[in-house]
Amino acid sequence: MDSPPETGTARRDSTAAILAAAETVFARGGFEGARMSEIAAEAGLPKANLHYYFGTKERLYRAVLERIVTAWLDAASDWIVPERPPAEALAGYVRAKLADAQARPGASRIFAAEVLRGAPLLMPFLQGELRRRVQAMSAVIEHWSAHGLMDTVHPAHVFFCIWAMTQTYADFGVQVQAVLGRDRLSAQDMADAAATVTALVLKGCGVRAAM
Amino acid sequence: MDSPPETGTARRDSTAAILAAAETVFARGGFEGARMSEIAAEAGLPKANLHYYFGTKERLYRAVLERIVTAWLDAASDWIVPERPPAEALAGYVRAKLADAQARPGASRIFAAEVLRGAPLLMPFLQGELRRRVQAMSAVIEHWSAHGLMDTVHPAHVFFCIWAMTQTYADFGVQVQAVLGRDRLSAQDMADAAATVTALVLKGCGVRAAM
DNA sequence: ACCGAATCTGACCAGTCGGTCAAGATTCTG
DNA sequence: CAGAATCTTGACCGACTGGTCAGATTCGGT
Repeated sequence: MDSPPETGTARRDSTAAILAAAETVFARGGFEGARMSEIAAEAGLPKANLHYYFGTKERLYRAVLERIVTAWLDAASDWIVPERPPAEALAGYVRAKLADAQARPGASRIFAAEVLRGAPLLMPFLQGELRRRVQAMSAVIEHWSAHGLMDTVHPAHVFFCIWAMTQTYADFGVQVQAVLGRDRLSAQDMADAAATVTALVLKGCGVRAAM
Repeated sequence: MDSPPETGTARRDSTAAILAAAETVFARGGFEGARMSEIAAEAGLPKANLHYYFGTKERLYRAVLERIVTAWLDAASDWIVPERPPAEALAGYVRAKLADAQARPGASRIFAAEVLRGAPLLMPFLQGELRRRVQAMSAVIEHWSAHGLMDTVHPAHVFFCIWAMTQTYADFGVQVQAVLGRDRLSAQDMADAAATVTALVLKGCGVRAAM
């Protein structure tokens, strides 16, 4: 994944506008569902401009994905450190993930759609960086378990479950709305969601209440 | 959603073959990512044949969706009945959902992709039948809580979480594989997954162990 | 002010896709 | 077995999409 060479400010402005528009458009319909002309319209630029900066639709899509993944790695995962009591750490992690899902639902959906396709472009990331992060966080979980601060669990699966639950409120938001009979999720709904997910994780892992 | 009129056996054979092929092809790439020619090749029939039976791509897609949704409603949800002890009921429900996700990952992915798109075709189902089912199951949960058999929870959110966790093993299977460093999920992996999800749900909801 | 590089853009193109159609093959029915 | 109804199919088509390109415009340095 390579970004175009750095130069003038016009380049930065245009690429930023294009990337933002692309994220919006790719968020509904994924790669195949998006139209270059639609992205161009969303960005308020002629279509040829997108090709000037990104060459092909796939390169633009890769750039959007890279941006999402980078933003993701920068956040959240440093809640899981051995010094912190697990109740605080896990609750914080869940809250951070849930907040992220709310703040950038489009990003979450693009990621989800890509994994659904079989993650042809994300494989290196999943098998590399993400795997290493999970291994590191798993070691912390095992440390807590060994010190009797929580039950013995399958750490990786706990993370899969946390991701699944938190992302469901972004990716499947419409389903949640429809089933609850809302036209949009209220703050109370999201508070209930946070309470439920946190409870399942903390009590589910037998985390001792902080003293 | 209407199916073609019932007549000869050729019709039944062809439509069955087409529906099966369509489920396979729609499972990767969703509606937009699928090509009618690809479905035809998968079914071993000329493309014009698909149009003879289903008219348009969208009608074929609707037929596939309807089939998935129907199969879904027929299964699983009758675990959640007040007579059963919650430990057994919830564990059974989780196991059934997980087994379904394993048995027909394609169906799960198609549903997920559709909801990701904003569920334009599933809205009536989500707001109607599914909502009613969730309300009924929520009443059972509340009944159990009121009788001190489990904690007081937000029932609907518990179901969202269960769905999220169980479906993640179908929809995000490649992510799970990649992070675990497997080339496919072993029976042991799935057993660990089941144990983790079940533990989170049962302990997370404070379900009393059956006596 | 000047010039080369960078940026922008409308017009255009070739390939692909969903869908059509008319003619032939097969099956059903009286 | 005749003829109607159903089914099958290759060839074809218009619309749309990603991508190209040459010329116009703007920008940055001197």
